[in-house]
Amino acid sequence: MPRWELGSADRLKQAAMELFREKGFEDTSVVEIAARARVTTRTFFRYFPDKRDVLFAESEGLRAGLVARIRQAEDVTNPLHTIVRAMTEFDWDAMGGRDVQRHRQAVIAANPELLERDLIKHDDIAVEFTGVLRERGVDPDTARLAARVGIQLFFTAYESWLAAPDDADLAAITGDLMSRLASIVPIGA
Amino acid sequence: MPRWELGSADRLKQAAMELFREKGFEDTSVVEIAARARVTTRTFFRYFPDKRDVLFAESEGLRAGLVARIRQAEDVTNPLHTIVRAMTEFDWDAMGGRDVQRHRQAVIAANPELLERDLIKHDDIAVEFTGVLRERGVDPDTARLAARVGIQLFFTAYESWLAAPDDADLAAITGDLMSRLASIVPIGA
DNA sequence: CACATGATGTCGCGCCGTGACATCACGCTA
DNA sequence: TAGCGTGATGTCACGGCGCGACATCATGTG
Repeated sequence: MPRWELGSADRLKQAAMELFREKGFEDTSVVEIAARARVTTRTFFRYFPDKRDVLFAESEGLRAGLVARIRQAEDVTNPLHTIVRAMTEFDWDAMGGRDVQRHRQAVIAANPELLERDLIKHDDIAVEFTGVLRERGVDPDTARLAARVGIQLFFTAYESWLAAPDDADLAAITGDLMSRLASIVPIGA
Repeated sequence: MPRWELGSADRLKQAAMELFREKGFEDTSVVEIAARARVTTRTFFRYFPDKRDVLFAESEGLRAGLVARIRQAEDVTNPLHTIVRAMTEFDWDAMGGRDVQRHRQAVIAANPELLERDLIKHDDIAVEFTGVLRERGVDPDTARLAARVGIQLFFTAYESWLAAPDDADLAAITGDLMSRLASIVPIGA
């Protein structure tokens, strides 16, 4: 029998998610989260750098996975296409299931502090994408633009996908947005 | 003679900027900022909701100004063009001068906490743009995409503009990025 | 059986941000 | 001129966040 229960990090994540949904992010203290997970406050901060980050524990793996896809993509002659394709083909259903993602998204959207963290995580991904594209020979300015626009386009699609019924097709949504983008990018300019 | 010096907010802003540049954002406490501005800590929080926001005091005016431009734009048949054009024509030199903006940008870029705040301010602008475009009859999904992509494109250009010599032309840079975007948006898809 | 390991607890601290109340120069009005 | 309201600031107390330092103790390893 171990001296303590196993899986403190998982219990903390679950406790935090529950409390954030029950009483909101601001009205939940780290002390409460830790108590529900049956550990001390200090232990919380050993697993997560701050209160917000408990909702973003998987983001490093996500970023690494996406970057690997870009790095291994067959061709990057059209970097925007490469990025959106790589992100679309990612196995999002492995991120805890649709409803888990919906709940997480709802909590984030309801709290500016969490939204800030979400945005910078996306920005981190964009920065890494930019670097990989440049390594693969894409013009620096084009790489940065493609990374940023690609991320915006994809996560816009991702939101719609989460909001849609379970049988919605993510690829179809990204494809639709790509068409819309093509229709509003000034062709002649 | 007033009981206190006038312009506490301005003194706080300047003191904060000085200290952030001298010793960094994290190593500067609100107590120090307030002391240099010759007020108490409590007064700091009467002018700014939190420590980060002291660098974003002008952002509300910026957002309002940009939104007004979108609202008054002659035509929105190409929302992406409308947005980028409106932002490009904004009087950025009125925001305190190039060097002030460069210093501000440098401080923000050096601190993730400030970058988070910067990103959510951009996001706020995107949300408002989306609303205005929809009011003006743009399809909801297209409006959101155009707002987000337009903001990314413009601020990417803005960064380059700040990094460039003083005689650089912002419109030329945004135009260049628009061309690059046109070249990587899959035409046939 | 002794010891290193590693996760957790305990304690103290500085900083952030806020509510409540006090202070007091200024301007207005009788 | 005396009085009064206003508004910016100060003062105080407090809860929450996040971290450094050290103690505790089950496990497993020799």
